[in-house]
Amino acid sequence: MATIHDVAKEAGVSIKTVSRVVNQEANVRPKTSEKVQAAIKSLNYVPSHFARAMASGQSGAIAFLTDSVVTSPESIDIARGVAEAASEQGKALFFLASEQGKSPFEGPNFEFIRSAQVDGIIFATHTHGEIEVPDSLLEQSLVLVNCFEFAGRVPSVVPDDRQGGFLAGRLLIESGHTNAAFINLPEGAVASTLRRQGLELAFEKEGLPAPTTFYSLHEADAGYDADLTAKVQSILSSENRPSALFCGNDKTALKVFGIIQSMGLRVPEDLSLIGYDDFQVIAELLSPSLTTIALPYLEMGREAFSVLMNVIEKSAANQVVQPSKIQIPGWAVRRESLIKVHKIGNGSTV
Amino acid sequence: MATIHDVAKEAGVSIKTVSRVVNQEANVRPKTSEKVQAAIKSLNYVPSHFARAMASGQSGAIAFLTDSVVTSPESIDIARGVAEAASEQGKALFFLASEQGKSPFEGPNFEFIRSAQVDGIIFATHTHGEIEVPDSLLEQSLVLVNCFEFAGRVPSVVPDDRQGGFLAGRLLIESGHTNAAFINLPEGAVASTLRRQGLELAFEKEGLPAPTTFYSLHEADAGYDADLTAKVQSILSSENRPSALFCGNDKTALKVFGIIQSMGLRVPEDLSLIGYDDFQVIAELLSPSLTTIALPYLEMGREAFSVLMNVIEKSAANQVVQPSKIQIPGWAVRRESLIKVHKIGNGSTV
DNA sequence: TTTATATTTGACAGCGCTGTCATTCTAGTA
DNA sequence: TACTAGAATGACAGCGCTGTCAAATATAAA
Repeated sequence: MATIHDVAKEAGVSIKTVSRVVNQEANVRPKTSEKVQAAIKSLNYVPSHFARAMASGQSGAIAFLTDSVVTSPESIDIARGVAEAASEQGKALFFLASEQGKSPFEGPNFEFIRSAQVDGIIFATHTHGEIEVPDSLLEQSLVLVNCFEFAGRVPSVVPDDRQGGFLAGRLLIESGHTNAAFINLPEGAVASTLRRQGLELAFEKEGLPAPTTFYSLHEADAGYDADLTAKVQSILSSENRPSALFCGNDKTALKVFGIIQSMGLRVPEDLSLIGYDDFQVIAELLSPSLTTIALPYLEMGREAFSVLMNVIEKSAANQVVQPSKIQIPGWAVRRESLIKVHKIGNGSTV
Repeated sequence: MATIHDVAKEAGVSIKTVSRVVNQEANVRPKTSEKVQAAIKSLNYVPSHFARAMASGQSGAIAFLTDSVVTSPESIDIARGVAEAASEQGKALFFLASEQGKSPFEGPNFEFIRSAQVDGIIFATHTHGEIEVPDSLLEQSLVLVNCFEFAGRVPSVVPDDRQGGFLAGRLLIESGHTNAAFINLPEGAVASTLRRQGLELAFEKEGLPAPTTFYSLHEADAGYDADLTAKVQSILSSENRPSALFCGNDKTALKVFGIIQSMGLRVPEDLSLIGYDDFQVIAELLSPSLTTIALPYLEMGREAFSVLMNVIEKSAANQVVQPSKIQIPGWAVRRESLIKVHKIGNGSTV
């Protein structure tokens, strides 16, 4: 590996001049710069990240920390967004997962962040919700993704679940499904509350009564399957059967789809189905393909990176950062599982 | 941030002694060690990764490079396996994805690997197959995962797809499905050939004629949907309709499931279905849940890491590494989509 | 006790770069 | 031509650690 000294010798200049050229600093004569560039090329020189980090005190790396596995299928795109943005900026990225059941802000993995002296940390959770950030972390440059701190001391980037719920509501209304049911995520979850609020707002704005909301259990809970089956069956065998089912996420929708099928009903002919997340593997491969609300994970990742860069810059300049909670809107993805209802004589089935 | 000097002063020893304690070197008196440990604790000292890397010439980091996105859903577990193993060994991990359509071994991301002077590289592909490794990389410590080099100059870790196909064959045979069809991955793919061979071997061993194999198009190809639908329909409407369908992967199985449904057939009552990959989101959420062959991604990741550590060690000691191709076996996961066929009077439906 | 040997500790250079500040060069002005 | 401000370049310290080797100290043997 060629070092800065080799390049300096080859170009007949001092190492400082090489450093200037590499870092595109001002006050280097074009001719000198050319000589150096040539030497760099001929020696195939790449500056050492570590030496730079040491000398400058900036590691040039940021850490991406998650609360569960490195990248759960649901949140891959957050990681991708961060990774893409980081790569464009020439920043290195450490991916770290905290151990199951433990605080993400301690343990060997977190020690590693400290030893690597990363310039900043992006922390993403699996589920949209509130978290607690230990005081000791407040000194670090930190941005939260898909989660937020109640005290609001840390900037965060979250999906706009209320807007997403509203979008789902619009989708239902526009297709004539004024009689729909909502099988929501477990009660208490942040996303659960917000999506319901958005959905209800859409109906309210049209002067329509809100769809009835049912809450599912958490997937990992005992009796999840049985409970969900019972709920769907009771909804669909009621005399005033809804013409559409809106599910709290795509995984639930896939499960519900199976239950619907086993009852001998067809989607979308007998019943329209909407999911939430736009979890591609499910939404695109299901037959019929699933209409759903896309979660802006990629955008959230990119935004988080950009916020973090801002925080790092500000704190390097010793300025105070005004923590913000940025909500990123999602969007509706129409697919085959939702059709117009032909009750009112407007018989098109789009 | 406390440095080694602070600790040395606090403990009243030289920095070298602190270094010895931190690195658990021999020849430190227990009493001295205790003093140092106490100082480390009281100052909350964590050694700087960068300084260590510079001084020792070992970065303590390895790079995980993939040919597509950082982590496609299919191969997350490879990354997880590597990450877990690395974390246990206190190694840092850089995750890098190469740009679409370009060689993974050049471009800015790869430059980064050079500048970070990683100790080794793990390269994983999306699809099991053969790749070309540029000569320039042969000097690096490199391990391939889910792919291999024809020349065999680089150690690799791959799934044992033939064994997996065999497992699927056994599953079919044991459940009495001697008349089955195989909707394989696109022709030419390594996994495609191996899985078919394994499947046929299982039947051959029992003196049974091999299932007929149909090849799907690649998912991204134009006409994928139509082609798959036509194939499944022709298979299922033939007079000698198979009692089971084995699909080249779980995503295909999900798609095929939809086609089966639309033909008015039920799984598993009318037709058993087997997938491949154990792609949890699909396999567990589908109703009925999908019987499938699990791909040992996690294990492959862990194994790759361990092989890489070995390679690094050997090459540091200037020993020659004998490149190996390690095949990791998968396993069958029985779920609801496969039932015993009750032709021979053995009417159990397990 | 003295001497030889093993164990423990420390001084110091140096990893490859950046930051600071001094020095040299260039061009413009009197 | 002489002088000066400003641009261009370089010398050198130091980032926090490890490795080498020398020094100090403890332990065993005589």
